[in-house]
Amino acid sequence: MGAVKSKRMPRAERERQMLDAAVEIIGRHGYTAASMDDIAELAGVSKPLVYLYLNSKDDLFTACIRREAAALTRAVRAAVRPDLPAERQLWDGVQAFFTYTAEHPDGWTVLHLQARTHGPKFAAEADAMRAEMAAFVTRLIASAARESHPACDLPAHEVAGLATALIGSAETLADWANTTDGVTAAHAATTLMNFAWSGLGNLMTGNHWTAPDPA
Amino acid sequence: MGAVKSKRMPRAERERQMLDAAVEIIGRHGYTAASMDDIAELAGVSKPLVYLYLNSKDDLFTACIRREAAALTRAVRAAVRPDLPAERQLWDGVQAFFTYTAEHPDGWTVLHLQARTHGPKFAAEADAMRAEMAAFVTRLIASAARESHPACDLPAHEVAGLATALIGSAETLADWANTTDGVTAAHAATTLMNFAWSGLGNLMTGNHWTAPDPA
Amino acid sequence: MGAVKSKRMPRAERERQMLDAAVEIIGRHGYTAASMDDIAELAGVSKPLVYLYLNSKDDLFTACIRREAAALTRAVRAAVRPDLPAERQLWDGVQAFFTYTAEHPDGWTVLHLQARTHGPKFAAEADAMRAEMAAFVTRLIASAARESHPACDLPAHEVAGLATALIGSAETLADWANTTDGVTAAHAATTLMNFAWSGLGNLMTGNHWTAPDPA
Amino acid sequence: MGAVKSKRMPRAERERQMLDAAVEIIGRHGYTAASMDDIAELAGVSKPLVYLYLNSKDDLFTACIRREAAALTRAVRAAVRPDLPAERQLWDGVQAFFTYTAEHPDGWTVLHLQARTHGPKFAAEADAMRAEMAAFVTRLIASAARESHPACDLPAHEVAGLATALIGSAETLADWANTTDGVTAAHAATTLMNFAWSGLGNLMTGNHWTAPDPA
DNA sequence: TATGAATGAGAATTCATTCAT
DNA sequence: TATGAATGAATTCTCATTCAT
Repeated sequence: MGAVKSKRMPRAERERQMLDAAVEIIGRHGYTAASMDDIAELAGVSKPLVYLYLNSKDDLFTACIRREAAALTRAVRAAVRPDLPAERQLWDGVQAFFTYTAEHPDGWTVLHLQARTHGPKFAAEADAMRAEMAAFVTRLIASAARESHPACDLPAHEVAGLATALIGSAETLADWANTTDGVTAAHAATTLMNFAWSGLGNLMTGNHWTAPDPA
Repeated sequence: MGAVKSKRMPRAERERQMLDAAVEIIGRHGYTAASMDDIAELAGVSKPLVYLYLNSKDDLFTACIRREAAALTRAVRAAVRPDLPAERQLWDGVQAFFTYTAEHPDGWTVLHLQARTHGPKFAAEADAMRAEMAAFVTRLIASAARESHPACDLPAHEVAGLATALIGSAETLADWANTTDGVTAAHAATTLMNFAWSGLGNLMTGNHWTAPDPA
Repeated sequence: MGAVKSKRMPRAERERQMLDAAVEIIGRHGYTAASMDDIAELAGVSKPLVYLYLNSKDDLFTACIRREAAALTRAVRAAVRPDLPAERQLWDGVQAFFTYTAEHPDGWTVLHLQARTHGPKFAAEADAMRAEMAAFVTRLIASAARESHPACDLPAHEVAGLATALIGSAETLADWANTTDGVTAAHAATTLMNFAWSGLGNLMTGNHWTAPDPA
Repeated sequence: MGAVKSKRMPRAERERQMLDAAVEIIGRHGYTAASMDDIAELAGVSKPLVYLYLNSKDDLFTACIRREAAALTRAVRAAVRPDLPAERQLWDGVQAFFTYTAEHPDGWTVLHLQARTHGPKFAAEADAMRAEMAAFVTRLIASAARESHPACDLPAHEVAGLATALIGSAETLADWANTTDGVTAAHAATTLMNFAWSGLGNLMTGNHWTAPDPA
């Protein structure tokens, strides 16, 4: 997996190799267990060069998070056609999400776990992406509600909670698919839609769940 | 928050203080950023005593995970009365879950984030708890299905996926409640039931979600 | 091997147990690798008691060296009858020496190796014993010379060198016997006499070895 | 004695400096009393560099033992001309041995004492050298026997014992020469030949020592 | 652009030793 | 006599980071 050693290549490409190496090592061993030595070696360059380009371990990690977040976001966005119905948009986005996370397990680990466990600075980077995902889902829920039940209005803060819940399911199912034999991205995607969509449908019709009698 | 410094106490009590300190520091700063010095200081003892009682940083972390997992599990179990209907059991359990995680944010972080990001050994400890939660939810879904729609049968592996999705929602909502002003445990609990229960209800009636026409 | 745990015994006996344990552990693992914890545990007492009786690790080691040196010296002395001829005295002493070292390998290691490798303080303790052995051998050589070749006079410093050489052989042969299968104490004793005695005989007759022509 | 502090030198040279420092410190203070800090300081470098090059305290020690063993072996071998008579070969080798040990007392201590008192791993390293010395001496004894008394045959295991005894004398005399004022390498060498050679001569003529009447 | 040489700062861990009972 | 509780002081080792070329 280590890049073939070849001297003198353009900066952009070298940087990509370094980030590749960093994502792989951080994803597999964790941020703190990942040493700059290991990363430099896997990237096929000397450590000073890593510092020359990426500046510090923190910056390197930040760059990893940003790159992986951007790539995941891009993949999802590319799959969604805003002119289609909300349900369809969600389905397409969800499929793209699970496909991407299955194909980039180290990147997913970096985003989902590593970025969130090593201090607020990195967590904030990852949260930016989650916020974008949440905004996307929120928009869809709202628009689905408008489409199908113009009368109903779900209060904004409630929609935020639902979006959070849906994203939480998605994240956990992505881990589940990545670590459970026989569970594919398609599988995870269907499970998520099954789990989430009809519940959401009910809510949009004003059909809230009510707590059972506390007797 | 550090224990009042008072010398010479029985081992069991000292050990508890140490675990308290460790959970707090690890929860706030992360496992690797937490130094044994900091933990010992917060516990009000010298480092050698920590080693004498807990043996190593790894063992200390493991002990934290186990203790917190046991406490959370216990809280949920204590809230659930197995003779009540499934929906009610779920509701009670969910409430207990969010209440506990809100009251023990450091412990929750240790379980939910730290334990999963520092190697398989610790992840396995946390997974044991997740498996128990999943089993609980799985049982409830199955029993709810039996209660209300004896005719329907959801295949086991599908139920497993749904349980995973539900737990994922719960975990994420717990984080959300802990980090978002104005969101209470009760709030999170209601959101989760809203989100999950009616969807589950549909599935139990055999009413699966179907993918929109791919055209 | 550890002493049976029984409370409240006379000081002398307890001390013996502690020294037994210390010799065993130090002999097998080396002085620095031997921890006071291990020694106390093997002796079946608590660490503070070891300190109460033996004062410090240094003092404990010193006590071990002295005890083992005294025991070895005593064994050799007991085997020698000063009224017999020198050759016979040497032979009896050598046999006793190899028998004792074979039966007390840990004690022998403490004396021969450990005492000499952890600073001058301990080395001096062991040297006292070597000096005594050397004096014994020196006396024998001188008396043998007198017995058989009254005319000859070996200068004192030369005798000292020969005694050192003989003792060096003996020490090394003791290690060799202790670590080589099939080599007994009797074997080692015979080898030593074979090696040393006839050479000494020659010297006593004034028959010195002379360097070959350096051509 | 510490190297003049001059930065930036090739790795091989730095490594040599480190080994020099390590041999000196370990030889004088013992393996366990020698701290990596001390060694690094004497070598004129920072501790991390010692670890970078030599890997661990254990490996550093092993490297010391090997280097010193090789140097001593080389010195002896260089002094011996295999085409000369056995006695002459032994005499030359013995002289070289005592000369070398006198000129490198720390190295000799490392080999003779330290290597043998800190666990089997290091002892095995030193034993390799002793085995080589023993083989050399064994060969010489056998060849001397053949040269002068073709009729006699000393059994192999007996020769091994004699070689061990001779080497033991040599080692002890080396210590003696290093620690006794007025005793030179030449002195020690002559003493050893005096002590050993005529005894060996007797044995080769079949003239074994026999135990005195046990009466 | 690229690297071999080098380090400051701090981490976990251990150990001989003592106190209070 | 005997011990459970506790610690000061090291020690090995690692790592992010920089210098000189």
